[in-house]
Amino acid sequence: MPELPEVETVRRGLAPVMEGVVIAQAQVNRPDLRWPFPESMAERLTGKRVLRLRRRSKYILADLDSDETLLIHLGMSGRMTISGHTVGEFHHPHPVPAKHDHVVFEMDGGARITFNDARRFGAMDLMPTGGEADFWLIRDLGPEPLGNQFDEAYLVDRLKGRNTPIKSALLDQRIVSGLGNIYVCEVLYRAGIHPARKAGQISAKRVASLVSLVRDVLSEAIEAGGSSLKDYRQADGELGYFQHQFSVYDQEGKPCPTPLCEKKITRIVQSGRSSFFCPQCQR
DNA sequence: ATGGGGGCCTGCCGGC
DNA sequence: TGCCGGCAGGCCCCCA
Repeated sequence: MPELPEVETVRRGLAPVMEGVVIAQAQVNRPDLRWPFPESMAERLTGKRVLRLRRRSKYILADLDSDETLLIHLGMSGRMTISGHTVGEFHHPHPVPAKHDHVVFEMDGGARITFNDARRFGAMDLMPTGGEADFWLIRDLGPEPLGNQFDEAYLVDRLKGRNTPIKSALLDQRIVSGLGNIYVCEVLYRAGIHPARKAGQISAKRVASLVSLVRDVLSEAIEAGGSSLKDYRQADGELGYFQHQFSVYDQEGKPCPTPLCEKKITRIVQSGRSSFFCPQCQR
């Protein structure tokens, strides 16, 4: 269920135990997640050094010293857990293997990284390092919402004339990549825009305002994830899931947090997915 | 090209 | 206690 901030938090949590470290053994417990794993994936990972961990949209990219890059997508229920390492005074022991532990990396030095994904909407694949422009999983992704290419002129242009609801447009990873259901709801609340409003019908000024609101919402969530990483010495080593207070997401029936607003947060369904918003503040 | 809906999986929670 | 419907933070694919 991870959106960009959760994926970035996972990446930051994994980096200290993966970057510069050799994968002593990759254990692959089934042939596929959402798609079949690439041929001989375990062999292509075992013995390779992870040079760098990067992120593109909701993908974690691990550049290997074999000129291949491992792509990891967490889907809806994918989780990464680190064990066998020490943070400060706290040692994370290896847990007993769990149902849905599909891929396990034993790192040189004793750390273990476990990928668990009950619903199996996640994915792993290998591409040639540097192949972002061609690789099928990521070639059509729009700009990073925190990057320079995502600016007001760009978004105004992309939404111009679009008849789709703004909710759907912001979820469309080809327009901007990294937002999911939660943060789109939060952004639209801050922008005062009703999720069902047609994208092309919103004034350029209001569309432009979405750019900085997207940046704010994602940056704040990444920051919250960063502080959660600091204390996870008492947690179970699972990365990326942190308590977060949302203004509207999953707040159906609760009072709108806007001062002086008396309305309650409403839930509607758009293309099969819940949208939460304030019917007073969002038009 | 664009917009909408179905489907993929499993787990959990609330209601009866 | 058990069963059932509804729901879940993603995204590809197909259809009109």
